[in-house]
Amino acid sequence: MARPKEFDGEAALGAAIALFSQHGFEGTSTEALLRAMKISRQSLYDTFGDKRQLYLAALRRYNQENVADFVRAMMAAPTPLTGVEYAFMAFIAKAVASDHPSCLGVSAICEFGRADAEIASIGDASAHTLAQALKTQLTAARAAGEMGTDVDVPTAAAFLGATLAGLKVSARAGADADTLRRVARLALKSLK
Amino acid sequence: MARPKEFDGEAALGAAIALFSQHGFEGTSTEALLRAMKISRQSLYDTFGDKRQLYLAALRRYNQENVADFVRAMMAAPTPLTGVEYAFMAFIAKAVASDHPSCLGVSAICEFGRADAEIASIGDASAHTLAQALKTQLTAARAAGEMGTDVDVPTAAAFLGATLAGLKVSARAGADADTLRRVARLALKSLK
DNA sequence: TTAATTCTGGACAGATTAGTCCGGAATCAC
DNA sequence: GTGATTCCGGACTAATCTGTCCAGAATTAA
Repeated sequence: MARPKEFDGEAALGAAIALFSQHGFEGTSTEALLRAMKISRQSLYDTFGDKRQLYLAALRRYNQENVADFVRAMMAAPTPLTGVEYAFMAFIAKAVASDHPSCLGVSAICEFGRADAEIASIGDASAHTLAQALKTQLTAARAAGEMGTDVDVPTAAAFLGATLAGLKVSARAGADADTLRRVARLALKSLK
Repeated sequence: MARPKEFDGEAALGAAIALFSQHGFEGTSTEALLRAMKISRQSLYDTFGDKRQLYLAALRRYNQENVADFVRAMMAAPTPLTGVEYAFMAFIAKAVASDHPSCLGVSAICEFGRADAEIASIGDASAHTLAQALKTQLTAARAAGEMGTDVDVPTAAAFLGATLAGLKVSARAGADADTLRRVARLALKSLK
């Protein structure tokens, strides 16, 4: 029949994620994308449609993986509340390992706010998934007696989401690992 | 001698701040700036240099005012720790009053990270000013017995800065005022 | 071999970008 | 009035942007 696709679409998308999260949508040119993704112009348009659709695909995959990583780390710990702490520490370790920490999800929120409905809904979806996982975990933490009964679970979930965003911004601004870890531990103190 | 400047440079800069914080540096065209600032092309280049210098001026003024507002609200309260709470509530009230909440400081961090030294140093300066004010306030809070003696002041200051950033991202993502207030109050709980 | 498909590289168009320049009107001090 | 300066609007350049298109080579199955 025909010649099959040669390049790895997922790897190319990963390169696009890296570029978009460093420079934003408007700050990333198609030319730069072609170089980073190591595909030709035609391949990009054939495979992903256009720059916007590529951005949407990148944002979707990044957000899904990001939330999945967090939840996976959270589940792996021995108790619910230590799971939350583990997840934060794993996130910080990953962020600091990168020489230029950045989050495409936060970048998209900052660049577009709620002005672009499609982009906003992608962010909403992953925020909702994360919030649900956190609420489940916090409910379990309360049942296990790890958490104060005076703490409202939905509020705590929203607080942890905001804390995560705050840590991402701090990391991108140049905060060192120790500071980030201390900040995260102090945040968790409010749940006890 | 000569005809004096007619337009209000500070007001024009305010319009530039609004536009840059909504769309970022790359997402804001000079054409859009001219319309919003209500000045002619020549006036913009004569007065501000170029687009980048205008952005730097906007970022400087925004960050200074932002920190000054926070510190002013913090000082106005009856006790140190309630001052921190007042400052957060005042910030939330202002953010929610805007139909499209945004922070140019956070936007600059997300768009440029530490890739642009001049932009990064502007962010560093205001972060340092805010941190110093917070440390002073928290030290006073500890002395007044409002805060637990086990809380490390520099860590708490970094935590409050990260919380502020997290609230800004949450507000831009569409969080309602009640959620933001509950999150802020929960954050402050960790200091007691 | 042939047909179908994907690849690369480059050319290309049309729009938009940042920044410069000019002409003429307006406003001030002298 | 005169000169100096600032205003505006628009023309303008040169570069860059996104997206389309084409030619030719490569790779697969029938």
